[in-house]
Amino acid sequence: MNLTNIDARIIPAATAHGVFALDRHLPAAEQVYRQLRNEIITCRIAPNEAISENRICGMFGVSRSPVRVAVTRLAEDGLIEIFPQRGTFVAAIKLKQLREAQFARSALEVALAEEAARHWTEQHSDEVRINLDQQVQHARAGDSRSFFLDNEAFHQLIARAAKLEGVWTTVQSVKTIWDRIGHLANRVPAHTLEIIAEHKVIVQALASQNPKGAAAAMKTHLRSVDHAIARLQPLHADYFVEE
Amino acid sequence: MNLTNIDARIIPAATAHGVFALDRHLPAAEQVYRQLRNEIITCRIAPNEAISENRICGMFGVSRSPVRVAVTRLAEDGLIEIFPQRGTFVAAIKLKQLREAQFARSALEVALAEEAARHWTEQHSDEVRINLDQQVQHARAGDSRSFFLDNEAFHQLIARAAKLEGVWTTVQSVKTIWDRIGHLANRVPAHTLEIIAEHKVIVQALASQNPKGAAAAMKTHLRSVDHAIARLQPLHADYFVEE
DNA sequence: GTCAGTATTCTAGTATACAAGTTGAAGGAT
DNA sequence: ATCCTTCAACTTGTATACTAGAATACTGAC
Repeated sequence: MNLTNIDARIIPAATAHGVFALDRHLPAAEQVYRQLRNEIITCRIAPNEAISENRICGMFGVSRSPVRVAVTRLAEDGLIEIFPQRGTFVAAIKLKQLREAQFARSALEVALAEEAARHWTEQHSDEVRINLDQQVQHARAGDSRSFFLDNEAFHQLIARAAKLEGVWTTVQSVKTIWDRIGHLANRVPAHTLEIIAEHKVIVQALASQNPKGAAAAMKTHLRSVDHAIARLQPLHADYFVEE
Repeated sequence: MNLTNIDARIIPAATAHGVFALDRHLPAAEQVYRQLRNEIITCRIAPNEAISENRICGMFGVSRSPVRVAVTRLAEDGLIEIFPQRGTFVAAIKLKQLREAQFARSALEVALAEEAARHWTEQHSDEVRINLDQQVQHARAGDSRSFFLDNEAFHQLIARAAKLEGVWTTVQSVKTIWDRIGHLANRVPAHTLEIIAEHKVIVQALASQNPKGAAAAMKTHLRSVDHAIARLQPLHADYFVEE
């Protein structure tokens, strides 16, 4: 993207939730979708909060057409719920859905780790080493946003090593619901260091091309996130519902 | 993509794909989506075929607004591809995507079968027995549409037995790409009887509450679908692309 | 004060009009 | 004949207007 003369294309919009700027050369719907999704996942727009399409129009300075596209997509992601003629609301975090997402993610990523070990090369080791370094760096700096991205890159790298990168997009859609509480959990430094330690165990198994070992390490790693819920749920009880 | 002979593929809606009647009391967008999705999955609208929003408007007798919602959803399902200011086309079946979907589906359903065996009850056995009877009945009658639904119900029942019914929706979205060729494959009677036999092996393991056995049986079952591609691909070579 | 009925004002769904961009063929110049 | 320019006919993206239904607040009767 050309960053030289963006100024003319930027349209600012002051809002209750912040200031959003849109690049008029890119599809508005896509940008609105990404922004809203980010706001919801990071809980800056809280669960159960009402969303008005017209208000969003004002926030971004666009008409309802692109806003509706974005809102429809978010509804399909399960992040918001639309009640015709009544209103649209940010979905609460459903505990049953969390369990199901956890199950699905574990099944997919354990299988990916197993397959990745079969195709692991020295080049993958090099790549993952750089990634792990960044994880440590960002964790120590308390940069939870960057750590989140590092974490994503780590798991995606494993999918790529398995020559099944497309499966990662499936994992992403499944774990969307987890990201909402993940952003909160990553604020705890002890937790991030724990995660990094588990990542290193996985890498060790991958590097020694041990499929079963990698699968087991991944299973352990993903099981530990369960504890995150147990810790967070009482802190934000109003965000969660059973079903 | 070759855009030079698009004109040859543009066919008046009324003669090519019929005119669809809509229930005006239900949301138009949802109905358009379901109809179009069905047409694409059953290959009545062939891969690479051009889709014009305006033409669809004519087919259903609605404006572009609900059509756009439907088209956008189909694009997210990966069934169609939108090229801004150029056109919208039914996506070709990507072999790499098929492999990835197969991997993901297998990982999910094997894990589901394993979990289902742990929670299997006599009532589940009763339900699945009725379902298997219908499979045999519809297979013998050559009713591929009903057999497809039976098959879906069978796998969904296993997810429900695992107390993880929500995971089934993930499986569904992943296997959408498979359904497109599945509808063709189910026309072969020998193939359906083979599938039923494999289903029975799975049920046996589930009924004896044998998690590892159920997982293995499911794995075998889902692996056999690979053969379906090998058989179908040469018959519809123009529907497939590597990536 | 209480309650029924009504009106206003929200909402999402749909229809229509316009804007921006691409394609491919027609037509003239070389 | 070949190349270049131009233009008309599409395409999707966006903006606006209108419809129908639901919730709420208000008004009037009792």
